[in-house]
Amino acid sequence: MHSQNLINIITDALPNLNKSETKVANIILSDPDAATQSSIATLAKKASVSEPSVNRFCKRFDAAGFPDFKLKLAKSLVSGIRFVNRNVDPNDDVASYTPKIIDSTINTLASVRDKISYTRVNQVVDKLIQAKRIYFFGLGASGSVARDAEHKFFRFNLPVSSHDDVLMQRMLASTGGAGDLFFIVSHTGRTKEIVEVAEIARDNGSTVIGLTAPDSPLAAMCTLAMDVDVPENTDEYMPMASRIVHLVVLDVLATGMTLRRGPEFLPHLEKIKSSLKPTRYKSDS
Amino acid sequence: MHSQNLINIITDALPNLNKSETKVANIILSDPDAATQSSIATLAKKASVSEPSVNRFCKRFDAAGFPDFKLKLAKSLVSGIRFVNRNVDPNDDVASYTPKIIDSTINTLASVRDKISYTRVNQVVDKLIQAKRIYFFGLGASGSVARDAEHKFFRFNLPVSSHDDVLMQRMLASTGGAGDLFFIVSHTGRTKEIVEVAEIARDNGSTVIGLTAPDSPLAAMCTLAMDVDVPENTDEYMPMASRIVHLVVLDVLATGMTLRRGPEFLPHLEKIKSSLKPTRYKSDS
DNA sequence: CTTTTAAGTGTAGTAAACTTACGTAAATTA
DNA sequence: TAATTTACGTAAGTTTACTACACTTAAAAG
Repeated sequence: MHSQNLINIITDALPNLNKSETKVANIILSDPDAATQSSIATLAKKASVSEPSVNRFCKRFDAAGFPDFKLKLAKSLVSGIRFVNRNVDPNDDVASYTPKIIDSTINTLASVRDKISYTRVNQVVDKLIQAKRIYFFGLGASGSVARDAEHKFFRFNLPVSSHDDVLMQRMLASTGGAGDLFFIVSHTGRTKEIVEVAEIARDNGSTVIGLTAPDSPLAAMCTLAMDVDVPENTDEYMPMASRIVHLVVLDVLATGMTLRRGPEFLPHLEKIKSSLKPTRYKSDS
Repeated sequence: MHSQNLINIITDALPNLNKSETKVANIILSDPDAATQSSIATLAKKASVSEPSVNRFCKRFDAAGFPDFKLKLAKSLVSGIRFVNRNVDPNDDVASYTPKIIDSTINTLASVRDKISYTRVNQVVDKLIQAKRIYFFGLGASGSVARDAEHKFFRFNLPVSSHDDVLMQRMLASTGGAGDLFFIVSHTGRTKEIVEVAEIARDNGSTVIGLTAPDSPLAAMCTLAMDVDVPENTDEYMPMASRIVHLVVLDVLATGMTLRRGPEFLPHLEKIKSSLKPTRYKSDS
């Protein structure tokens, strides 16, 4: 459970407070920011109560003492601002929409971090480790996610490919079988073509993993659904947060694979890394 | 200007600190949350320095004193941003590496949010608006970023394409001219091929924008460099944070363009959106 | 290489801030 | 109205943070 905003807690408790506590509460609520910066003496004076009254007030609201209370108050002031009004407004200028976009991406990632199922991640890593061959499928914006995944997973010394062409996807899905893993990326999980491809692959005995929305037709069709819940409203007209989330989940899966492979795998990564050196200008640092 | 996250400020300042300040910084960074709850004495003891050293440390970071510093630190800890000091460890299990990866991405985004130049964003949006044609170029992992950008920017009713083939890139760069915009994505900005392509394009009178590292050869070659500073260590063996940052910056630029186009542009976006409807299974909600 | 200057760091003392213990006043209940 | 609880403040005690100064180390100048 998320701890509620301290200011709301105080406001709610207002009717149940006694005289001096009410005075303290009013002063704090009238200017919470000032409260975080004043000493217990100044605050007591402003509220026309004694210092211990302020102290008792703090303890009543589950703080160790006055300094601790100020800390908690300061924290609740920040979180309030951040989450207010994070949608882009037609009148926004650069200085407004830039942080808004980034903040909304950050918030989405934070929510995924708190909701993602570790056991599911583990199960998917298991399947990836067992696979003899991996196909990454996606359409539209998910096509480039699939392509990125190919770039990431080819490093594991496995036959890997990515495809964003429906016909190609159907053909590959129908020729696959045990040992083949079809990793299908789709934000909505409701694109007919891609659900059909998943069905074909599954019917032919391949492993099908879907990086998609929970409870979607695609998720239902998969051997294992790596489902992530991404709030909708951000992607009103263009896919934004969903791609990012998918990419980060793929980072997590790739990391899981790397760790499962163990240290004897690092030289291989080093080899790939150094193979790129001759293509680069030397760094001046 | 967005007020910067205190933890990032400290991390950035780390190399410029003197001995005892470094000690204090390390203790704070190793467990910022604990720091907000300890007294100046406990912190000084933990860092093996004197109390005044801690105090001086606080003042160096624009705090009135230790309590004020703690307040600011506490504020930086909220808003979903968790600080990760450690990289993924070979012994980590799912429950450890999953949040680590996501948190490190979040932190990178937060630092970009605080450092990105709004004027630069505006300038790049200007160029994008003026362009008659846009080419997105990238190699390797940046190839899929370029591809994603194509998907995003085609919505502006502009001739847009993405290319990850060096020869194709060279040819297009040499045939381009005024009105053409080459948008080149490269994390390092030191890949020889891509710098050469930028040079060719510029010499032919095209506009060249680089989404790349500041002070890199590519940035130097551009008409305008949309430079973003992404900490290196995260991308030791695989590109992780950099791609994400590039995608989000492209989101910002696309948003900038959308807003600049004004409300008469929304029907066009709506048209694209509804064109996808017949390809989807109906949502049961 | 020495001298001078500056920067860095710690000690000790002081002031402020916070907490506790206790006593009195107000309010509630019998 | 007396008894009892709750509310509140005073004053003392304790912790915490800051300042002034001294020493130590490093850098710059001679």
